[in-house]
Amino acid sequence: MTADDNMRAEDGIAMRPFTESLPMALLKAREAAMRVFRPLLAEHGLTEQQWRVLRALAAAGDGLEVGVLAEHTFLLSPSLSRILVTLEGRSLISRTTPDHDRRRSLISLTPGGCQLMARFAPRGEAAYAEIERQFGTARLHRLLNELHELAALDFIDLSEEAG
Amino acid sequence: MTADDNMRAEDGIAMRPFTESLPMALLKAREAAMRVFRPLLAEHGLTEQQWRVLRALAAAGDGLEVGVLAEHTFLLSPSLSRILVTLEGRSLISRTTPDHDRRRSLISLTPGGCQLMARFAPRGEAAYAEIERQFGTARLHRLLNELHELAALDFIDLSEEAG
DNA sequence: TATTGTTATACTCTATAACTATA
DNA sequence: TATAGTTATAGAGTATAACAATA
Repeated sequence: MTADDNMRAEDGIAMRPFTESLPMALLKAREAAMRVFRPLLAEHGLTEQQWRVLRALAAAGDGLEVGVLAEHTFLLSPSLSRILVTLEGRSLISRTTPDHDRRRSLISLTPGGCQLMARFAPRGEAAYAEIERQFGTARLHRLLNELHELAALDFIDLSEEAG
Repeated sequence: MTADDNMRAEDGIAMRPFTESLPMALLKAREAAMRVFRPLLAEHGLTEQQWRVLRALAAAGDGLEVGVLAEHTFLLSPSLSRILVTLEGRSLISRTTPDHDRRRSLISLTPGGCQLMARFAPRGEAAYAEIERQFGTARLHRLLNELHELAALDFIDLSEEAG
């Protein structure tokens, strides 16, 4: 008889409660925050990922290279490539190829893309105002700061081959 | 000439910087945390969503109804249904139908599922230990608490039809 | 009739590899 | 040869609606 023959979940596994799991807490908080923004995205027929691309471009002001855009939005290049095709088809973004390196591609918002973002901005800010009203402005800023610092940590590799 | 004819992102859109966006900060922090766990999932050939299901079941101890499981894991029922088929095929979960209401279905970890979770647990805890070492134990607990409170807020509906 | 869960369908994203074109 | 980005392909999740079984 091996060790696990009669294992039952009720016997307890040495693991913290589900709700105290950091990834779950982050996901849950994100779902709560996104519930405020998702209806706005739906109105514009944009997915979360498409929105992240437009949002990154709006924040950058100047155009961004595809690789940089991928890093900023946490999208893989193949996903980003197709999203760019979609957004270009909707005339929300445009591409230019710098002369000094014709492999690269600079992505920018078109006037239409800017207009969409500008039209979104007031209600996006209203959503933030509501979050700040309920959660507290200073408290939200402290939370954002903690999240940035957590994200900046460089965790060791715990995978099999790494021991 | 309409207002947006010459809109350019460089002119600035009244919107907070991308990195100060709450959903992005939460996503970024989650990506950082998941970088620790993802290699462990890959070893077991599990997706994040499949893992959330197993994790919720392990934490629950007792079996969970499909609807409750969907809420706990932030999965829609059609997604969860297919995931359950997959996990059942791998003999990691099993179903029982309570006699008092034969529409319902109780999902539990099988011994094999328990074994997988138990085998994962030590390194999962090691990953947490590393996060706590770098970020601080008390600080992490404060962060988790803030995330729970943020998630518990009930934000107003800012969509078009709601005004 | 309402509820629990599954199935159907179309779309999107993920992930890895192979590829094109520049450098 | 190496790099930037795209295309190919397979798989998985998302989202809405329709459905079957049961209450």
